[in-house]
Amino acid sequence: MQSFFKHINNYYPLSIAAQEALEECAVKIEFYKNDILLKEGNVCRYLYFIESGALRGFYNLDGKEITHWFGFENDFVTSFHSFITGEAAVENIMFLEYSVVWAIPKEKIQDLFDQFHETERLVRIVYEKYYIRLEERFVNAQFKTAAERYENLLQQTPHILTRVPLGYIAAYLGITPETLSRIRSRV
Amino acid sequence: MQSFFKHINNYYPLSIAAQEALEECAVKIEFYKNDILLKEGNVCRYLYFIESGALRGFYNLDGKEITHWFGFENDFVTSFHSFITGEAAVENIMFLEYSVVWAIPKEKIQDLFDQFHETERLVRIVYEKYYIRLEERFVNAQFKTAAERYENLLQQTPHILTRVPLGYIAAYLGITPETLSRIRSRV
DNA sequence: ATTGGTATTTGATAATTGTCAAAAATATTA
DNA sequence: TAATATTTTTGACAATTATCAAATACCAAT
Repeated sequence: MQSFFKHINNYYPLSIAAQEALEECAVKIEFYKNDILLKEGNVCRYLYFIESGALRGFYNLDGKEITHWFGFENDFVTSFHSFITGEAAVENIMFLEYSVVWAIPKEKIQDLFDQFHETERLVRIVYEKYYIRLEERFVNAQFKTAAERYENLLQQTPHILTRVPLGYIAAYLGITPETLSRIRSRV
Repeated sequence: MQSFFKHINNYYPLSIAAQEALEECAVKIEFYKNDILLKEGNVCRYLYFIESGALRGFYNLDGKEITHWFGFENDFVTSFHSFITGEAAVENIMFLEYSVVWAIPKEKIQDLFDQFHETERLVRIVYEKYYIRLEERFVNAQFKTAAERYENLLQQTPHILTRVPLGYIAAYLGITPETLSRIRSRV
């Protein structure tokens, strides 16, 4: 559990009581490469915290898997739309390597919010960070060229390159593997 | 104030006490077309709620104004990155028409959160809705063609088309005005 | 209504990125 | 290690979108 709380304290430090209550709700699970965390069509009822490992979110389009995000250690992940709305997920989540995650059920989170104001504050702050991240990705996607997006990735999140096959990264950047290969060859 | 609370109750209903406290913090301001709500380089210290009217967020790139979002009545708006981090905003916010907005200072919001747990819940829920919206825009920007993005706009937010000049809409869709004009001509 | 300014459309051309096919490189399994 | 499958690269060509320039339409102010 250590890494979990150590990381959480970077967002907003919880009281011992709240930490214990959170610990009660969270279940630690191991996964192996290519294991499925969520399958499209199912409702995502958990918020996950990645203690170690890596995974990707993808959806199917014309028979192709379009990877649109990655998660690594110390990330919170879920199929956000499904988790919030309770509707079926349109995406899949699959592990890229052996990983250890903490799963926290949605109802338990609601209980935590009711019992410990501070846990809701923590989540509010986490949302703020993730919103800013997404905003930046949106601006990149809409207003930058493929080469600029790749450069950005090199600068800001180079660890993605070392741990993820290029094909997934191409989709993540919104380009084809061929185009990514050409961008790389002329740098 | 009515429209404000009526709308807020759609997210999460506040107690009378919390509503009154919120009312204490919020200042109603009128603006006219082309008035500036925020100038790049300044820190955005307010969360705004648009009671009536419309505005746009844009940044300058190579001498051009790139409009990347709009706000209309019943929207919460702010320069999110600046508001959250306290850093200088990279974007401008300008009114598209006569508008009435409520401004809530960031410190007051923090006080509200401390005094009324329910106000922080309200904001947490608002964040969820806005995150989902942004996620959808991101997927559109990255994985859909210009024509598909325009079609999507027609279907989902046609009011934008009737109230905003095409040039701004083109930037919002991530294309040039010429391309938008051609897409429209062949529908 | 007329004038001047701005927004939108249209045309010609260029740049970027995608598609399809095949070769080369890399990883996986027997 | 060899054999097979998968991933990445390379090439030729096509589609999409951008750029630049000019014409037309629209709007606001006189």
